[in-house]
Amino acid sequence: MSHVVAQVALPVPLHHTFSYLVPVAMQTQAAAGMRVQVSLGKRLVIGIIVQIETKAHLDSPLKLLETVLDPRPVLDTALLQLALFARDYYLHPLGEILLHMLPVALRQGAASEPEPLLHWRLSALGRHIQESALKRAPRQWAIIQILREAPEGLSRELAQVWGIKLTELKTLERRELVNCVALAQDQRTTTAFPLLAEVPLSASSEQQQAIDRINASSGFGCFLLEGVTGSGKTEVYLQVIAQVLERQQQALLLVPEINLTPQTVQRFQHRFRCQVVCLHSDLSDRERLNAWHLARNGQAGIIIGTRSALFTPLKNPGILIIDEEHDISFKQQDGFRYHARDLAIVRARLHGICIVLGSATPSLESLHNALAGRYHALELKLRNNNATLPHLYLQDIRQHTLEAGLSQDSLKHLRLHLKRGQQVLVFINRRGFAPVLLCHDCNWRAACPHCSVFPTLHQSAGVLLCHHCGWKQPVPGHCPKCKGAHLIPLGSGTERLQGYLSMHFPEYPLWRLDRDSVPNQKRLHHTLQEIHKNLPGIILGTQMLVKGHHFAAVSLVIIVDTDAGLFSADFRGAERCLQQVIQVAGRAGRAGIQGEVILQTHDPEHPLLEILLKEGYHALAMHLLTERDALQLPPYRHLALLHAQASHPEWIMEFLNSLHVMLPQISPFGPVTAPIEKKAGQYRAHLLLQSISRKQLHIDLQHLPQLCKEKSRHQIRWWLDVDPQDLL
DNA sequence: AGCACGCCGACT
DNA sequence: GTCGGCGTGCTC
Repeated sequence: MSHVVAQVALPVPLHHTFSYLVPVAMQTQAAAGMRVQVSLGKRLVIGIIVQIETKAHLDSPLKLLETVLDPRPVLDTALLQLALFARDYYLHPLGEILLHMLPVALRQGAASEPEPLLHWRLSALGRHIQESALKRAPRQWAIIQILREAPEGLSRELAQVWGIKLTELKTLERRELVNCVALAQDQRTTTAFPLLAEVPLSASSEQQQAIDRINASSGFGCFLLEGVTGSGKTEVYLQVIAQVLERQQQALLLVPEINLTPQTVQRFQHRFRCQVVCLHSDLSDRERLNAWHLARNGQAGIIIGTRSALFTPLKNPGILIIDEEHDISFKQQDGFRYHARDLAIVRARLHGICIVLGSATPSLESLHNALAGRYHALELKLRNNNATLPHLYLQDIRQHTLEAGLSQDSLKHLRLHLKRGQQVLVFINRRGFAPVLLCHDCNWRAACPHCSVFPTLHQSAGVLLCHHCGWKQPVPGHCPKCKGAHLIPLGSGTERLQGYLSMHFPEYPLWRLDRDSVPNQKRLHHTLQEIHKNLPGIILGTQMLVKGHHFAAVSLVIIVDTDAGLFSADFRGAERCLQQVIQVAGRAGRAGIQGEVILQTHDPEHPLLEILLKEGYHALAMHLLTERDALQLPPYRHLALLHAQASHPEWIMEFLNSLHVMLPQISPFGPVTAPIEKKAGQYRAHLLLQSISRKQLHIDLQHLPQLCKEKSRHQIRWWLDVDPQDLL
């Protein structure tokens, strides 16, 4: 007598699976990758079968599976394998990973097969029946007349449009006046021939070389496509995807959240006669599920989405593309802290297909992998349409009077470009009016009561707002400490610059783009439409405008506070800052205008700025790599960060210290308080774990969740971040 | 994560 | 005498 046992992963933060007995009636159906409903404690939960095994003996009595929810697995072998990899790599509970991979509707138990399309059409009887026979049923007669106009029949949705209720159709069905036919969901791939809906742009020789090399690869391969802004990376993607679609395969394209604009999607839709499915953050659960069906059943040829779209099932995977691969939005910053780019590479390997990582400013990790020969390097050095790269100028602002953060020189150039009828982009990575409110008399500074940071002054809203926890307070009229009336805003953000610039250039429009002035997607599109009329004016904003947007009429970019990022506490600060400079600069001079970029800085002799200006990003990246090597930092060291937070700082230090002494191999430094020591009332600290060998790091990390569980007491919350994006 | 059990302070 | 606070422990 043997037992069939299912290993089920459940959405609980536990690092093991649960065993349930498979009832005989379900034994032919149940398989790995299917959702099941089981009882856990006192509640019913949905989990995923990870494995089915046959056991001769049971060590302990097991509960039975309640229901198998799927006729076929919702997670195919490759996605299951990917989840197992992610579990071991990120040390995150498997159940949470697996359920994270499914659209919300499926997590909550929605049907995993699209409902067959039900059509109601007239039967022979219904076609010929006379009004007189339905004298006492005028409603039925009315419906029959509607159906006579629709020989194809009516779907449920169409019937609704006509104001026909389902029960009314059922009544007619009982009277055999109409038939209900189930049309199978269209299983054809919707790729039509000829495939191309427009003539591709003619590829430059650089582009053609990249396209050819990618197309020539078979099986798994990873390409790093390093192309300066405006060099036509998207055209390379399009032409490579054409080949994939020709083979009846699908392409999955991941982009940073902010890049997923209708224009991006349209570019793909216009090129091919195939269904393009788009997964962005403000889809409803229903729409998400629909996209999931289209991808899984092979109807969608191209799937474009942000981070989580990585887990979209593909019937015939052909290629994965990660656009702007350096972008940090690919790393999930809470819960299951995966990096979509890194997992995409694993997924491509599992499918045996190729993956392209594209960027104008590749991450040091990817460049390192390319140098080591693990990735194939492809380069696009020339801009399209003979456009030249913008000139970058450093502007020494030492001893210059700044007004709202701008130097007189910047102002002069600004005026010049506006007079020429061009647009100017002013970039400042700080929203609000001023980052600090200071008492001129006694040096008191407004502080957030829950966090160890200064709240930002938002003058038009009349509040001090903490950007870390959302705390706000009306701006005080005088200093609460000395009662002095001289409260002065220190430094400047977008709001202050807006006031200043609109005062100086009242005759030109000023478009401000930051989280406070652009409350929603609709408003953003409206503002962008105004900008794209290409009339002279000033575009002012934060990193919101760095990515994805093309501003054809911009001829001058002013970066107000270049230094802020350069001297950030984090080891990736410089890399990020300089990537941002390149990305912002890339907005200028696209339409045959020579673009100019002014970098305001207090440190014009900064060696990194010098390299960037003289030799460009690639050379800079090479320099940063040697620095990282010398400082024993990624990608030459592998890092993980153990975070802890609690309402009492002693608790977390004691907790982290006890782990520090237990992990001599990978924990050289001991715990440190986080740079923002207190956030939303919780004290935060972390322990840096590192090793020169990825393998060694992971061997030691495997025990960590168990150890943490044993050592954590009180209200200590802890989590592990493998390959952290920042050490803050 | 839920959801129980369990042992101490202010209420009908 | 109970209602309910959230500290601790378990879930196949």
